[in-house]
Amino acid sequence: MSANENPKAVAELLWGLRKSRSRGPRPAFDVAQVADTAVKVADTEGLEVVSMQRVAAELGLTKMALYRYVNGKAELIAVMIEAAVGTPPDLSGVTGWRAKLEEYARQLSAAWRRHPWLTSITVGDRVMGPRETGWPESALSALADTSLTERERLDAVMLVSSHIRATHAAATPGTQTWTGGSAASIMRDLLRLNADRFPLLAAVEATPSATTTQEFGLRAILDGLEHTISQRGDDE
Amino acid sequence: MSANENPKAVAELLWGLRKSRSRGPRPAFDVAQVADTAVKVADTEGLEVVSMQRVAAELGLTKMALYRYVNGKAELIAVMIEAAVGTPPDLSGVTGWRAKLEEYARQLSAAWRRHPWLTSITVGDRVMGPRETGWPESALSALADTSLTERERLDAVMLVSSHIRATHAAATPGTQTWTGGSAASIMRDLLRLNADRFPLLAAVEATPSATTTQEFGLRAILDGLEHTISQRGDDE
DNA sequence: AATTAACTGTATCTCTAGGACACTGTGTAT
DNA sequence: ATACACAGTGTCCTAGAGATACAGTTAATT
Repeated sequence: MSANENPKAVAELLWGLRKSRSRGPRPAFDVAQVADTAVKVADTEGLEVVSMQRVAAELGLTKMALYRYVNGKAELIAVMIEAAVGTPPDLSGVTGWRAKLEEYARQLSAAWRRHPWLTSITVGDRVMGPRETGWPESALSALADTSLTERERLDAVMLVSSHIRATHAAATPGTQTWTGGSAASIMRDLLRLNADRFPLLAAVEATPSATTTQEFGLRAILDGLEHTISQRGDDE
Repeated sequence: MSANENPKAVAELLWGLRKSRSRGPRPAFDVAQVADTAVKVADTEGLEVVSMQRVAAELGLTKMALYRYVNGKAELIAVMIEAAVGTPPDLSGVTGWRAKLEEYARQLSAAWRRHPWLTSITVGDRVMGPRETGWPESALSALADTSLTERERLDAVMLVSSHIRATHAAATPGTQTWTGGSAASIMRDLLRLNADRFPLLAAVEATPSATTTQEFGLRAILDGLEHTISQRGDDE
């Protein structure tokens, strides 16, 4: 019975469709302040410590008072995401779809970097808020003048976004296999011990890391898109 | 104090380094059976219902008896993953790095499809088991004869794997934004209502979906890799 | 102004899930 | 034969999500 998952209610909250109060006393805070507080806790102490109790205490409220602002943990998480993603980038100043997408990737990467915990909760069947929705909209604008179909543009946007997200998750200690965390060094040891079974992986792990993973992948993706786009442009 | 996160202990369990019993009565099951049971529960009723209690009951044990097999929830999850990923593909029968990677992607995609819940737990600082480790090893073998550096090969493998994972998450109801779940239809409605703020997204959403997302992205990635590889091969 | 209805915040209780610990019974090595 | 190691049980504790009833507050209605 945990995590009140009502997407309709979440949507109403995120998109500002909640009916406004008329009669009673005015609340001490608003949802935005609640969200910011929760984000601050997640940033400084990690997402695990974000509980109704904890966020309420941070605001000087009891746990149940927090339920006046968000209907449950799921809604709290939703407004946290919406607060943390930040405003989507304006790419109108950049020329060329490739440069635009690169700038988009840079900005998206910065957002993930600011709030590493985002990677672990922006998963699952989910309603996005208006700010978050602005991100793919922005990325689509980068491809507006290309020969790709609408569907392909969205696919391309998801491709780039997923890559940034994935490389970010992989680079964040406490997020994905090898690289930062305590599990990473254990994995390295295991590979060294089992180099006979996993020769290729063991060899790579022995190599000094270059941290160009994100650039390499982005370049490959953009090269691939360019291939399709230019080909498409040719046979017109 | 929940979720006993001890990566060293998890590694020992996954890689078969647990000291074997000498004297007492023999256990009714082994870890593999526990893992399979938990996987079955996750497959049929979802990951949410996988609890120590539930898995124990499924085996005809009390909750605490289960702790004789796995030291905690974290270890249970770890062995579930190792059981669910299946055996890594053997690509030696396929010729050409591109065809090999395509086959790898197909197999990986099938694994994600078999156990949709995998996407939501294979996140975070994590120790992989030997079977799971076999997957990137297999993918690396596909690129062994190319002109890429070792590091680039790993980057390429992660790029492909992340893409398959991401498209899979997006296509699974109960996993990621738009497409399957109940949140998806709400998002569509919101976009229709706010078509003025998000014209590009609204336009795409109005378009009939093609479900070629995964192929499109994979092709772009492979095209991009091919570009780098052939370029590299040329100036030798 | 008085009244009333709506609303904020509190206190208390319940439920679920993970996990600690002590204990019973059993079987194998010495 | 016996002692030790280990499987499984029962009981207790903790944390977190959430329901509900209530007290206090304030703005709209009369």
